[in-house]
Amino acid sequence: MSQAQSQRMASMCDSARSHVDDLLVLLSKSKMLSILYVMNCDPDPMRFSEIKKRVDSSSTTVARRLGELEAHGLVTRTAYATVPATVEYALTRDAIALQPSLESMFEWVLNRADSSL
Amino acid sequence: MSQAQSQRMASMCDSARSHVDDLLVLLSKSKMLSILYVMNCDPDPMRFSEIKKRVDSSSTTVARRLGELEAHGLVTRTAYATVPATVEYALTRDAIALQPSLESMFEWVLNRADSSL
DNA sequence: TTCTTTTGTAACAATGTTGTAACCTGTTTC
DNA sequence: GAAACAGGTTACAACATTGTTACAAAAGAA
Repeated sequence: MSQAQSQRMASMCDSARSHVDDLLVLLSKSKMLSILYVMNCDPDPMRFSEIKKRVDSSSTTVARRLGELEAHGLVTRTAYATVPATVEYALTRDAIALQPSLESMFEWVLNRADSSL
Repeated sequence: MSQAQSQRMASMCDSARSHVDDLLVLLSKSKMLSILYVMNCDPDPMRFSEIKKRVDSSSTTVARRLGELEAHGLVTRTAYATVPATVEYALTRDAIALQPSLESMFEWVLNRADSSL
């Protein structure tokens, strides 16, 4: 049996799989975990430029990631008609439920990073 | 100040950052979380073909991911001189320390997947 | 009037990543 | 002798993703 065939068979098995995979693909995108982390660290809504500065990426990528998070209902976007523009992003309740996992994951990451210095 | 300049400034600030980023980049690679998850679910060492079947990806990608995990000390690879070949992968103690975070993260993922059906 | 600011978007070239097909090892079975 | 198995590797074309640059809008400051 070819690789292509076995893949088709495996993905037919359960339809819930694709939803899980969607989320894993989302979380695996570049800077995604970093964005969720910096937003988790500070409970207040965060401005675009602040997020961008903290995750250290291009506007394009940050905008793309925030758009994807919004599309998945993990952040809300609130624009204020100030000059210049002010836009705040906040985690939704759903995303906040992910906080403990992320926190302990980042703790693990930091521990590993420490011991490899 | 250009994007390139501000990026250089931000990355100069702390040298630990690059190690953290390395790990986040590793974890963000495709199928990486899935591999860690399936290996976490079953405490026994797991064969290459079993991992490949469970994460539903090509040999190439699975081999690449397992190689990267091994290079980072997160899995061990043990080859047995059977016919045909048998190779087992097991999580290291370090990777097992990540288990609780991953478990609750996957619980969150499954909950979200459920409610979006 | 022109500059500055924040928050993006669009186009695009460069770069990175993926799966596929072909191949390899080594031993046992047909 | 040829096929089959597990567990890969290699080359490569197709595809996906990234950052850069240019641009926009709106209003206050110089």
